[in-house]
Amino acid sequence: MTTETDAIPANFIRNMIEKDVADNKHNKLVATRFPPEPNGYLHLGHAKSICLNFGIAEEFDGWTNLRFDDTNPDKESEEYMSAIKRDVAWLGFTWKSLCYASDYFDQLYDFAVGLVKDNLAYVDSLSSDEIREYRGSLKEPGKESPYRNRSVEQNLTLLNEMKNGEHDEGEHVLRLKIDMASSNINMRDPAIYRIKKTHHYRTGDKWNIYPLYDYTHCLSDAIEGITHSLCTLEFEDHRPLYNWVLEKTQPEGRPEQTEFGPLNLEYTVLSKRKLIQLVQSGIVNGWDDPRLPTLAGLRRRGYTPDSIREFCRRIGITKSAAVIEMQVLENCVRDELNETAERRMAVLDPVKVVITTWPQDNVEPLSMANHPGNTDLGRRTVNFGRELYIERSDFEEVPPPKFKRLISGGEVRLRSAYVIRCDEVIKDRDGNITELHCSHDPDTLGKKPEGRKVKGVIHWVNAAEAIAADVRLYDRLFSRPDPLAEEDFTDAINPESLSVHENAFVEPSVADAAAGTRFQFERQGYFVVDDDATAAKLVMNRIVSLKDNWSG
RNA sequence: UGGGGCGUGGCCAAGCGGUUAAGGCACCGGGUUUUGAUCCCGGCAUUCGGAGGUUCGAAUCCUCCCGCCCCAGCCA
Repeated sequence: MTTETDAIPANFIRNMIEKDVADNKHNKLVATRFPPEPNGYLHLGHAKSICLNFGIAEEFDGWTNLRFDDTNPDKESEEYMSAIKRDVAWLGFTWKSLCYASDYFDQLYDFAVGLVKDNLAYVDSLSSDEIREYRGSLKEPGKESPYRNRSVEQNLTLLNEMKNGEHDEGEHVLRLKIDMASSNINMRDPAIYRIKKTHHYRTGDKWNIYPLYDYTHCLSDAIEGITHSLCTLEFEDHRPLYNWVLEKTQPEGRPEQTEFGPLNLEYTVLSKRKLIQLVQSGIVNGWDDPRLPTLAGLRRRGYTPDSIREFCRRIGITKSAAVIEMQVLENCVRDELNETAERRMAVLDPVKVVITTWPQDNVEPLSMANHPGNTDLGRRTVNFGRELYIERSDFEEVPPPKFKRLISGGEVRLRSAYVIRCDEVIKDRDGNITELHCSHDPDTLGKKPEGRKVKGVIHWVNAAEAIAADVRLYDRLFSRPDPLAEEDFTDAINPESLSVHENAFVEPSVADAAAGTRFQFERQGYFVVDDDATAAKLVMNRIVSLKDNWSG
């Protein structure tokens, strides 16, 4: 089924691939890869890349590999790797092969030996500080290392010794012999292997040298038969190097790199380094904190995979530095959940209402639709009784203009139930409202009241059967749209990003919903049963509020 | 006069020499509504960073200018 909203909007990469296929390039194959380093959890920025890579391959009947770019054992782990696999699968994509750059270490090494033999690579013994000095600056050319003209034999011997662990970290590095005067700094004899004696989570202690990104990535793409290597803009300057390595090592069938703009979202940060900082400093509660833009966090928050894919569809793919407003994301879940989430009533900040006209032990079962528009979602029964809870904010003694909820002496509709009138406000000695005494109009169930208009409708729960719940409300993690503009971005943390309503009540039908079940609490928003919920205590997260067009 | 990119309404974004310059988000009306939600209907760029030029015709081609982003890890 393809509707207008399912259609993938045009973008320059899709146009390019469409043309490639039409031109019979790569034999009409579209093979992509999503290549994260397992050094953190996936976030919305990765979702954009995942949707692009998997989506475009799917559209042209190609395939996509999930490849772990695991060439830096200092930062990588099994935990991150499994989290990444789970998140990609959760988003709804299926990879053709699960690949690891570390699986190519032997081949990569062989290619390196070949480059040395072709006099296109050499072992440099300058220190890292010296290499930086020799590299020159953005405006000045670099100069050649005194080790640049070692013989092939010497280089071969040294490289072999590096591999065998005969040298310490930092002593040598294998460099490509390109052009120290290049205006592109990436071409000034980039290092492709460094000595590192760290234990690798997959290859263990087998290697004493590890290949670097620029050398590894293009070759991994070529080894896997990738046709279109899509990455973010910051790698644009690396493309000449990507192509150089492939030209020197791959006779044919070379993949091509194309860059697109990374995702930026207001009021949050999308960089693994920053997210790691938030997690490790304890500013948030782990990688799946519902305030985080990580896929694990969004999942726990209650976002659906479809809503995230829809978000990626709506934001598009370009090369401009886009900063997306949060409402775009929020609107995606709302659109979906409005269709799919069953309605329930919940009172977050309760105040007791006593229906003085209702007999003490009278219980009346009321049938309510689970969805206002979709009868397939069925109905449920909620019992009406003498004592109820309503939202404290739904009553005002001194109502603001246009207030259409309950006021002293005024009437309001209890959703799917009766119209009530507030007759008396009971307060404690501090003046806090403790109870509202109301009378109901028995002739208003399922029908409009006679001879007058009641403008407001408010939600309620029956005190006799309400279930207590902790309801967690989330706000944006940062209080400014561009937290990175702050000297220290953590200074921009919103201190009120989480607020918990510990005395909330929900209607009984919510009680046995499994973790992950989503509801719309009428008039409030969409909520999900949190993983912390137990038989003894229900815990719910607000995914997103309802739109509120009331300017009062 | 280091190199590489980008500039279409508040935020995204289609557009690829001839269209009344798509669409979404946001916003502003108005209607329906037992959710101030949803839904519906209407509004929202005489103009595409600026100035010149080419052309019968320019957001689309050329020139210059302006603004913004990225790059000097033995990170990815």
